[in-house]
Amino acid sequence: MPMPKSSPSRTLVIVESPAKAKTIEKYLGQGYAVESSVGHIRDLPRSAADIPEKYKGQAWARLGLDVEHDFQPLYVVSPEKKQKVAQLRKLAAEADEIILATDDDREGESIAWHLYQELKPKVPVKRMVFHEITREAIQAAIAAPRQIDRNLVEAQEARRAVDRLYGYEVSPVLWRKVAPKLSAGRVQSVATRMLVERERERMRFVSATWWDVLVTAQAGEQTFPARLTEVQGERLAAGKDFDPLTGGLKPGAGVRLLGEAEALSIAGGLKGQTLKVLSAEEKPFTSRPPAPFITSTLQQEGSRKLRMSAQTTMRTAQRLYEGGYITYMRTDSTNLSGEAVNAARTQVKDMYGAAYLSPQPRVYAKKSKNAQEAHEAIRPAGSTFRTPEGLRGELSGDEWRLYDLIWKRTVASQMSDARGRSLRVRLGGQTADSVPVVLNASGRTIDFPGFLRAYVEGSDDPAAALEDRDTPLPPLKEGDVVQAQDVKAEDHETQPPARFTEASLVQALEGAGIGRPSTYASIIGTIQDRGYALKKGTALVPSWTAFATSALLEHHFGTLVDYDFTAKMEEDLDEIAGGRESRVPYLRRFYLGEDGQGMALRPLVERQMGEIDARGIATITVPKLEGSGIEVRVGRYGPYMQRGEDKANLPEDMTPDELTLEVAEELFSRPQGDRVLGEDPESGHPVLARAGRYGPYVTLGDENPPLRSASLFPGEKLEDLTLDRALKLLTLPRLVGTSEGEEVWAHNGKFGPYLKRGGDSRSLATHEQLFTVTLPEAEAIFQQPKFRGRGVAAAPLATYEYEGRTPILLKSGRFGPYLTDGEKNATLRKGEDVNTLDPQRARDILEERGKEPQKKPGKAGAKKATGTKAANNKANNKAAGGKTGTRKAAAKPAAKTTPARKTASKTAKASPSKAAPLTWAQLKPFVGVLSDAERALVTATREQGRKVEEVAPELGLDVKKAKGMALQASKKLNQAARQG
DNA sequence: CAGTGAGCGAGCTTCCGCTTGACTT
Repeated sequence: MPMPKSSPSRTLVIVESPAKAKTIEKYLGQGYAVESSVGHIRDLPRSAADIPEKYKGQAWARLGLDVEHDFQPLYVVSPEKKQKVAQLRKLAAEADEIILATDDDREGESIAWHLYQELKPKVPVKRMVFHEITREAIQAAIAAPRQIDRNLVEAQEARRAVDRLYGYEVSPVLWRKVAPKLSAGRVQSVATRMLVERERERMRFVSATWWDVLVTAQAGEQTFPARLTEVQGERLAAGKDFDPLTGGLKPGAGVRLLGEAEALSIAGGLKGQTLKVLSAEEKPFTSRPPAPFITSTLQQEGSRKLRMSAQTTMRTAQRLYEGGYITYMRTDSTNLSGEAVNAARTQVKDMYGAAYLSPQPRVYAKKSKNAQEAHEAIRPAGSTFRTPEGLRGELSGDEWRLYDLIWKRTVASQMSDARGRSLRVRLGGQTADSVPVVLNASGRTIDFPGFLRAYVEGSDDPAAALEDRDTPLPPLKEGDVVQAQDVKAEDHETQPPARFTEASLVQALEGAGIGRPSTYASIIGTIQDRGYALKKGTALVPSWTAFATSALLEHHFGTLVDYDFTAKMEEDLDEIAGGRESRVPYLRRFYLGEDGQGMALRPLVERQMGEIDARGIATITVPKLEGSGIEVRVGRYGPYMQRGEDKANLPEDMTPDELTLEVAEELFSRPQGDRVLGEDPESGHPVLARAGRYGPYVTLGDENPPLRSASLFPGEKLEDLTLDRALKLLTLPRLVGTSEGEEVWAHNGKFGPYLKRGGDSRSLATHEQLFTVTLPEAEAIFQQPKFRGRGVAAAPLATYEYEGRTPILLKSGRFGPYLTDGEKNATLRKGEDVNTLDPQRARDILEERGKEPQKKPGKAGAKKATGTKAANNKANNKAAGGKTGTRKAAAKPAAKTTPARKTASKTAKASPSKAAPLTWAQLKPFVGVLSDAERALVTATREQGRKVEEVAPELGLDVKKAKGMALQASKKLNQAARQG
């Protein structure tokens, strides 16, 4: 047993953030060591590389949850956290007691539990929580420890599981039906949908114009603006009276629409007229200061007032937090600690005087849905706030401006209400030719600014900001007269709903209880990274891909993109946290959907994989093109339009709402919407750069089909293609010469450059050789056997030699660099750099992964080895074991081995999809894996030999859809049959 | 969305939340 350390008892306290650890250590002093976990330390494996070898063969491993056994999560310490965990483990071993002091919310509880699991402490462990980092709060927390709340942890695990299952099950549907590498998730898919729905409104929007008259009225020395609102007793139409879908007046609006001529005539007739005050109403108002900052409001104001992106705001706030200038910046609580309230109130009194202090300390209620309130509001740190002025030299520009904002908002929150009066005046009169009119004027007077001295909240709407301004009216009363001094007719246009900005999207998400303070900024990053949105100025504009993705999710996974999906999930999680419901049944309902209950995600995904018509989903409804026969579709090379045979690409920078019928016609009228590079000097035909199904290419002539066409070489871009280069490409295929009585041509083909002589062909090593290869060179290449003439590319990049082992070669292949020893292959994964490989590492990689391919056929039927299976295994032994395997096989009686090996090597060599097709008799026993519709379709086509076109209507299916379904069903069947 | 000749090592993409550096340009 090790001797006890000479120091007295030692308690290890673990919190989440290093900056917090530093502060707390100061308050705790002797006997306490405070460390941080730096967030979560374990998680479900992110991808195959993170899955422990032991679980790799499991069907559920890709999800990281054993969905067949109570959704048992597979937790792994992420590589970047390994060091952290080792350090904590060491400190834990040296401590006499451990206190887990992570945040008091679902995630914090979970972090504490993971720490407990991972550190496996042998000393007493306590859990403590505090909501403010003040000496008193921490000492109180130390005095009242508790245990880890397993129910809360279960709720977190349920949340984690739902997010994983949603993300990892639905994303693959998008890869298959829309485009690879897309993603779906509980938060991002709703965020994207919000952008798309707003954009759809904009696309449907029809703008309208109306006129009114602005009068500058004079009352004594003062002038003020008044606007025409009634003519001949009828109210004039304004923005709200128009239907955004038609641009016409809403039915039953009962208003008068003023045209230009009439407005000008009234304006002319009003000049110099006398107007009488019909009524003058004055209403007092008070307004209260906004609540102290939480993450979302900080991001909003950072954007409105400082023009900072959500990310910049957070990065700057992080620096302020780490420097000890502000409290924690990721919070959803508007609560201020007692210390903060005192500090704010003292400062108000000192700087603005007692009159500006709110009589009672203000307490702000919980602001957002699903708030967890583990921290305070964002405020200046400490028990006395440092003034912005005092920090001028100490902080950088952005830091100072953000601190100033936080300071003002915090101080203002303890100041008195602003008081003032709003005034509304109605003026009556008539034009020179006796048309009776009424005008309105309104103004606001601030009598006592209160908190406005320190802080005015920003607005996203410039018009609203103007209205809010302090606009005084002269003191008018009923019966007074004023003069219409200056008169102007004005036209107005209705505006479509504004696009979301980062700030307003965060606000909308928060309003729906979606996302957390720590993720608001990254949500915006995610939807941009996936190509769902791009920024135009401050606006977030959804892409065509976003339209396709959102449509797919709305039509086929509607529940998942409901705005209240998260809200419902939160309710369930609360039940779990409260111990009234359990994680496993909840997840069962969500994922498996037993007894027809719940979301039933897995069956739904399986069904939709077969049923969703990819082409239909890629076709986007554009309201303004309806009835025109034009379809917009997202293709492999971006969005394009189609009308009959005609196609036209949509410019990359065109946003969906910019596509009107006129624009579409204009794009169609351009020759194929492609770029004309110039004219071929020899033939006089135009030369075009185009983007085709098989990539970028150039054509000679703009008709269809063109006179000639040629693909660009890899790496060449359409944008920087010149006429000279295009003409050179169009010289292909090139006649190299005549050899053995046949012409030798150099072609640029589907698989790259190659030479063709009669029926024979050879690949070329580089594209440039197409222009340079000479006849003797070509003849030499034809002398080489086929498929070995890949030139330099075929040589290994490196060779690693070993004693007692065949050398390992590093080769460059279609899928990038890979290792091979002639029997096993292993593609290098990302993170495995060619330059850092050494013989040791190369062997490790190959031995670890080279085995994998043999596992697949073996695992499905491991228990019952049928004849085919047994044969398979033998073949595998041979492939995997090299010499050993051969010896084993040879030991078997030859008569048995030979036929078995023949079949086996055939199956083993080809991948499942390439293997010889199975007969209907072989497939039929497996129709149970199909849905009803699929089964009906397959039976009709394969058993009765009928055509899909014929069967589809009977099943109530679209022909296109049915074809897709048939294909899918056949895949499923084959897969099921091969797996036994 | 153009249309030309074969045959090869697959393996991975993706979620949401909690936290900061360690990297390069």
